[in-house]
Amino acid sequence: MARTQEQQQASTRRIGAPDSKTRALLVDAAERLMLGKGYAAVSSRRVAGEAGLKPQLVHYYFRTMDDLFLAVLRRRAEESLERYARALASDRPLRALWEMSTDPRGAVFTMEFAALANHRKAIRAEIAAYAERVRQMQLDALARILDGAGIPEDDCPPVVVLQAMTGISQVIALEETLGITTGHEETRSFVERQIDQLEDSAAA
Amino acid sequence: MARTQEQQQASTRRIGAPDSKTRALLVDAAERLMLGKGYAAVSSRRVAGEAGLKPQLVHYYFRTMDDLFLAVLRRRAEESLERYARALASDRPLRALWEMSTDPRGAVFTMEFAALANHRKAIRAEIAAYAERVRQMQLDALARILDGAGIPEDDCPPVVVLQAMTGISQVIALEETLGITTGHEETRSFVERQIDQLEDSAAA
DNA sequence: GTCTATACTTCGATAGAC
DNA sequence: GTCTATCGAAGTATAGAC
Repeated sequence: MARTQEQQQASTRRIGAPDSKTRALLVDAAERLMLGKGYAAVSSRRVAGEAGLKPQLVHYYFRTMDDLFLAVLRRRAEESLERYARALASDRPLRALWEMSTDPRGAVFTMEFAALANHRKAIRAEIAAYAERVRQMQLDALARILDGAGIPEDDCPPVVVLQAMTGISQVIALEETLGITTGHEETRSFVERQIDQLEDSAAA
Repeated sequence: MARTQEQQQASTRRIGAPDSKTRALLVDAAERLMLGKGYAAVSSRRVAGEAGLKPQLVHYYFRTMDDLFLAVLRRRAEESLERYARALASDRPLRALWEMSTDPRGAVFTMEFAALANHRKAIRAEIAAYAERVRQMQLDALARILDGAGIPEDDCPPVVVLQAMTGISQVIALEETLGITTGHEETRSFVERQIDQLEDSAAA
């Protein structure tokens, strides 16, 4: 990878409009590549090829490749936040949350961005900020749900329940994409039974 | 990344001895780079630089870069299996298992290899095989422990407990390397309390 | 059994014409 | 807003000298 690691300011080069249609095409293409071939496959030439455009356009809309990654991340983060909000506002919020977090596509993204974040400061900061927002939103909802179901907080803290759900679903989703399957069926149905029990009792 | 995606056989090129000291140096260097800078930083030139050797040597010892990744993976997998075996044979097996799986270094490796595996068939197969071995080993031990503690299997299946422990620890470790911290303290101490309770009662 | 010389591809990024 | 032309660095991989 021949990519500049530390990027500073001060280039005078022109940059394309943020609401350009072409720009959106490039972000789409980058997202597809990332999902299908991994972040290392996201080069200016390949992105352009995938979008049916010339490679130099990538650098017209994004000063560096990191800027492109950030654009993909931000768009997905916005979408995700909205979807989580909708899920948590539904009449079976836990079930909806569980189903969203066991989606393998989401796991692939999480992993690619996590790997990227591991050695790219700007991306790490953005991911951390977004993750904390999601967590806080989930935590608020979960605390209400557990409280409504009459589950005592110090017996079973919402944050622990949340982290357990998140952890289990992430690992299942990740392992599934890697072809590891042992125990998934049992764990899935066990968790779903707990969730349904809780949400049935909450309905009463 | 200009790396050949699908690698076939049939090159007649000679390859260095598997027990060569130089070869081990290269694997060391690749491992360090992977941990510190991510898998995308593992190029023949950089590995060689890190090891203080010429880039061409990488291709003398490893036909392709994937072969180098596989060498790193195999070595680490062997080490890990041994460490897990020792942990599970100790007098506080659950505690030891938990501590091993919350190690952030392990999480970084898992993530890097998972991201790699996502679009490299050979690596995916190797990881899946290794993961299933680890899981089976852990499962055997855990089943014995839960049984010894008098916990009924259909109430709380060992495989579910294992997946919960794995998931929670992985997510904590991963998030910690990304700078996300919300809820970790509580979850950690909650899980550790459960483990200690269980292992105290097993001691009796 | 070990390393050097070398070929060729792809990378990110910029300047400037249209 | 887009494209042509182009740099220099870094990428994988092979053939052949020692």
